[in-house]
Amino acid sequence: MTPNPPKTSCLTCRLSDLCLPFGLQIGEIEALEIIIKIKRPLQINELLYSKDELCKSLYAVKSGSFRSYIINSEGMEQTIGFYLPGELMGLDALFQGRFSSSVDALETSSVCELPLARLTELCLQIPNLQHQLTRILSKEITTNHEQMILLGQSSAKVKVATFLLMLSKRYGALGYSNTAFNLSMRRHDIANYLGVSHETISRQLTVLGKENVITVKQRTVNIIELSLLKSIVEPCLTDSHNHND
Amino acid sequence: MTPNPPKTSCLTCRLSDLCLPFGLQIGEIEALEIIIKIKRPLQINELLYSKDELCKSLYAVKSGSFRSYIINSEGMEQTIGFYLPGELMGLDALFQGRFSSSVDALETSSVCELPLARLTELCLQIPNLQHQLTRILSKEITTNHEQMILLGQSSAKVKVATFLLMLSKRYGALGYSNTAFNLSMRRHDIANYLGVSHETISRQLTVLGKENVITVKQRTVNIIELSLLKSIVEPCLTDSHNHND
DNA sequence: CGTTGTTTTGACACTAGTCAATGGGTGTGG
DNA sequence: CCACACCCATTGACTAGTGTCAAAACAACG
Repeated sequence: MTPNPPKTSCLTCRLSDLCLPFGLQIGEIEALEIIIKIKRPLQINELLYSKDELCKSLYAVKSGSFRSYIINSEGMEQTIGFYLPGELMGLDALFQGRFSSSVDALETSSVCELPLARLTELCLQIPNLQHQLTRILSKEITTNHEQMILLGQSSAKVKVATFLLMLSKRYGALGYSNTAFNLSMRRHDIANYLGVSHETISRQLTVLGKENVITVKQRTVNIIELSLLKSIVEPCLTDSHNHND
Repeated sequence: MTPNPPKTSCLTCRLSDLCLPFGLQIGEIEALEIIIKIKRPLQINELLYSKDELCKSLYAVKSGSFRSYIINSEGMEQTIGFYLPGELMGLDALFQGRFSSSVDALETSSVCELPLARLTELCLQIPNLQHQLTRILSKEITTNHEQMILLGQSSAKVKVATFLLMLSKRYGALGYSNTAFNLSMRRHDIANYLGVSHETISRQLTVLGKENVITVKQRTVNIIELSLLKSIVEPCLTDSHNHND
């Protein structure tokens, strides 16, 4: 159609500071972007990959958002995480060579596909790339630890507040508003992710609304007072220096 | 003292199939073990490293066991994980270069210290080593995901049963008994790790005892019927091969 | 043998899950 | 373009499972 078909370029991608190219030299990024395959956008609910499938590629979110989940022994979906632009999906497959969770699109979304064989090869040639991949893996572990503590030690209210703050932070880092955004996932998915029932998510969002911390209308969230949200999450660090952050 | 001071050798270490050397050629293992530093054993409660400390080395458990934890904003310890022989500690530090949790010894224990600078260097020369490190990182992510689901979706009883099964499996893989072992951690640590109160751990262990699934006397655990324990964890896969229930 | 830390047990309170009913949105097909 | 169906979200009523508090038993240690 267009005379210049959209070409993937990490150099011009505004996500590159968050994504795999972070810290690479220009020449190294050029080598990386050669191996990236273009995939057609995925529609809502469309599967990117499913658990136990052979992992031939990793995927970076280019636009939209994704959800990873597994089906438990009772046949219920268990949401493991959400992915926003710039984030790498499929890292859990590097262990066995097969995906250990499924991923689907929460909205119309696109990805950069990184064929694993070529990526591995490139990592051998570009130590910086290997290093960045290792850092991303390590970061995921740290993030998981935080999530584990949230799941185990926090009340429903703190879980919901933390979830909103996490989205706020991630959207902010992407250059979007950190106080107004749409939830691309259902209450059910959030509930699953936070280890509570979807009714509890509804109720806690209502509570936060009544306390004038946020406004919620369907999937639209507005954070009225970020510092209030933070004080819910960290009751002990409250108030003193929460003017801006 | 001894004419031949104890020399670290991955080649003769019975853990090497579980540890970093897994999958390496003999020559590669020899290169790896040269960089390993010997540390004196740690006593119970002794700190291996603490959160925010600069990470100069990774550590593999040689004997004994360790606990990783952080202190939350209320000043409470939050246990993140337990480490048994052959397992690698400090992987969460590869992201920022600083440890994101603290680790202490649960009993008299020893470690193999892997200086990070030399390890990184070696990874460049030995692709297999890099690959194995990546696999271990990825495995940790998968394990964390399972833990997240356990924390979020399971009852106290399932949590405790899963915890015992997990220990059983890990001890079994080490060549120890998978039905009789000592808990090196306090109830409090288990509780923290599973996101319940320590009283709940006590109660659930008592329940499992009364149901003749296990016997517990202080830190000593005996699993009477592994299949019973499994049927608690996976209620839907139950029955077919569980004769008594 | 007292001190201290750990574990167990009981009583009670409360958070959050379950069940059920209702309302709002979106999409499809007549 | 409306009616219907379906999915999603909200709200209420009730309750089971756990947390909290308190006390006592037990073990480890000096």
